[in-house]
Amino acid sequence: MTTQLPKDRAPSIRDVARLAGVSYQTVSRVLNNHPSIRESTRARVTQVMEDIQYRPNRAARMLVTRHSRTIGVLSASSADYGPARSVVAIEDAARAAGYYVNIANLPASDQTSISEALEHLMEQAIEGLVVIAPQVRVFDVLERMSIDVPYVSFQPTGRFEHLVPADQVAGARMATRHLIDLGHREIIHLGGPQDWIEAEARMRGFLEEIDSAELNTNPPILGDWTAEFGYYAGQELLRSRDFTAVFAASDHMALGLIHAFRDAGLDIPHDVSVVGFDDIPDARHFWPPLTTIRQDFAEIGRSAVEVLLGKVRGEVIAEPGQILPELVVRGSTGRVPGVTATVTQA
Amino acid sequence: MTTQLPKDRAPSIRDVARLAGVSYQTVSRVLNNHPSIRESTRARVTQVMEDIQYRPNRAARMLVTRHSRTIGVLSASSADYGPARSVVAIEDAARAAGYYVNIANLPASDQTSISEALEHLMEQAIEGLVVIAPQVRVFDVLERMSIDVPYVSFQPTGRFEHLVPADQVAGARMATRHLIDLGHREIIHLGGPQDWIEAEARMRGFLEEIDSAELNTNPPILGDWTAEFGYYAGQELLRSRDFTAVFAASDHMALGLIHAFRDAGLDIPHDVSVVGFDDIPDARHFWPPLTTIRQDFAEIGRSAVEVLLGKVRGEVIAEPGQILPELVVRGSTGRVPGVTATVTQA
DNA sequence: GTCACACTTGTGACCGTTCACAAGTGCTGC
DNA sequence: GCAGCACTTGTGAACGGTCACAAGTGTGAC
Repeated sequence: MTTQLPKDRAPSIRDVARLAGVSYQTVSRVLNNHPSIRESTRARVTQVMEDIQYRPNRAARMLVTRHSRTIGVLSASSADYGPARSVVAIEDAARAAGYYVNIANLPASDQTSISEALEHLMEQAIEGLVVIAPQVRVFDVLERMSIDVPYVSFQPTGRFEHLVPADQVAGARMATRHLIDLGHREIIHLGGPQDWIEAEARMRGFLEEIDSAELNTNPPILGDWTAEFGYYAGQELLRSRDFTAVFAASDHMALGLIHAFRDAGLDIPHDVSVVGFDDIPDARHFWPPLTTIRQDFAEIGRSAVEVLLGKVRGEVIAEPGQILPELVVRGSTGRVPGVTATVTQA
Repeated sequence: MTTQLPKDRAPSIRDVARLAGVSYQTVSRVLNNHPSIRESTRARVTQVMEDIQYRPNRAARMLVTRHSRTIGVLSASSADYGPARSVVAIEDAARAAGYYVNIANLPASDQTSISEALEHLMEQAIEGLVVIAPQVRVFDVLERMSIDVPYVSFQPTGRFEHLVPADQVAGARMATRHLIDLGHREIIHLGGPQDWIEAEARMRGFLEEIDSAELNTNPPILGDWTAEFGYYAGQELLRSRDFTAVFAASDHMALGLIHAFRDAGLDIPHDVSVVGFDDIPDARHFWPPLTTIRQDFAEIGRSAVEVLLGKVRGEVIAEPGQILPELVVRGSTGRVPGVTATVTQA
């Protein structure tokens, strides 16, 4: 056979067709697993494809089908453990479902950054969007840019019916309840950044639980998730307030807090109890090992993809149940001296 | 004007042309910033594009130009701080350069996982590849699949001329030197997974420095980067060996080690000194604050993109200088009791 | 034998963009 | 007045797939 392959471009279905002695449409059918193809034909075509290392051209396919099989992820702080872990899970789940993932990070939370990132994703013709940086402003921009791809987020807001995988409020209530059960009465909340929906939810959970226990409500401090801020906040707290326990909205902030408290000569948990949130892998090796609320970030990511792809395909699926976080009691919390209380074990 | 837009498909360059009263080619020229376009024409076309929210179809463009403007990232452990931070930097840098990024995570390090991940990326028609999971096996698979896109990795290997951003060997030597300067003579290295090139480089640096100081060489322990393993290794070490210092190949492992040592009643750094590697943001808030080797993961990611895009564009650029890590001395290292030594300050 | 029908295969058009080439303008210089 | 040229614009074909439709097989029923 003198038929040979073009050397200046990748082989196409027409090349495969020629070598296999069939029409290009037959090759297309093999590619798409069309049912009515003679087994021998399929085998021959498949063989040729392997021989010449044929790879379908996604651009061509995309052009005609108008499906990119790509989902976008809009993410902030994705170097942090939680978001990073979720992103990995999203990629794995999407890949398993035959979808590609494109990520845009938010370098800042101003509207320009957000719309640039979204524009970048839209250029990719994404079919769905996971908002993993649930900043309130993102949704405004989404609406203003009249972006009409289906999307899911990690927290419910009044206006959006989109996904609610992890019940942040419940987690925050567990953490707070745990401290109350240990006899603490003056509890401070060190919250996350104000514009994060998750931060808001955790704060709300805290306030609800304090309320229902009819305790004194101390005004929360709003931080930025980092250990650095936790350290700073710890120093400030010691200067100005009376308290016996702190519920931090992230493990990192809890770590910084403990550092500040220890620098001031306080013993954890004897003098102050600290609860974190997330249960990052390091948390159990902190000193003292950190009591915290465990979130299954991987499961959250998987769930997000599942719901999103359902929407993309136009399926009517039941909203998934909320993923309940879990209280993990370790060494950073203890009873208030002189108070006998019932400790809730996880 | 009765010309109206099709409602079942997105507006195309021809729609824009019709509304602006020019040919589709003129619109294309506006899109590609062709120099010879009358300013008034350009303005008119641009206006129409905005009015009807025109977005170029990347698939069509890709099909004809044969450029995807997409780079791939093959990544392992990308929920860890270091890789995650680098990935974020890669995305930002690529986006700034007008490139899209596609990531494939390696769920495991067997050949099947690797080739599946690579296949996924190749389907996307990536123009370049960043290997952020520098496992030795990856390169074998790359060769065997006859993948001919340019790629960069984070570590040099004998066979590949590709990128060397961070000098892991030098970093490891600094860490080891620091311990030697403090008077330690029996130093153990807790290394990373054997098949990671980075782990190998850090171990090599350790051994070189021990050698040049003519100290007793203790066989390294090979772990998996995690705090969990560090904790386990710490327990094992205490059972079987004599040493006064440990150099761990990751901050996480260092954290676990310290936990194990403290559980055994040892004081850090009085009884044992520990050095980590990476300087994750939490490290300065560990107890004691961790002496470690700082790597600029963001810079490494940016540098990787810069070099890669240079290769993609066929430019002959000078190999970038190695990014030198930096010793950060904190509380987890101290002098060996009874020995007066010179402490190297960062 | 032939008709219906399922199974299998082939042909032309199209998706939205860029490329190669051609052609229309208007200005300058002689 | 017209050749020459730069500047600006337009026309046809292609990229590599899929879709809609048509047409060629072989089998069984009558």
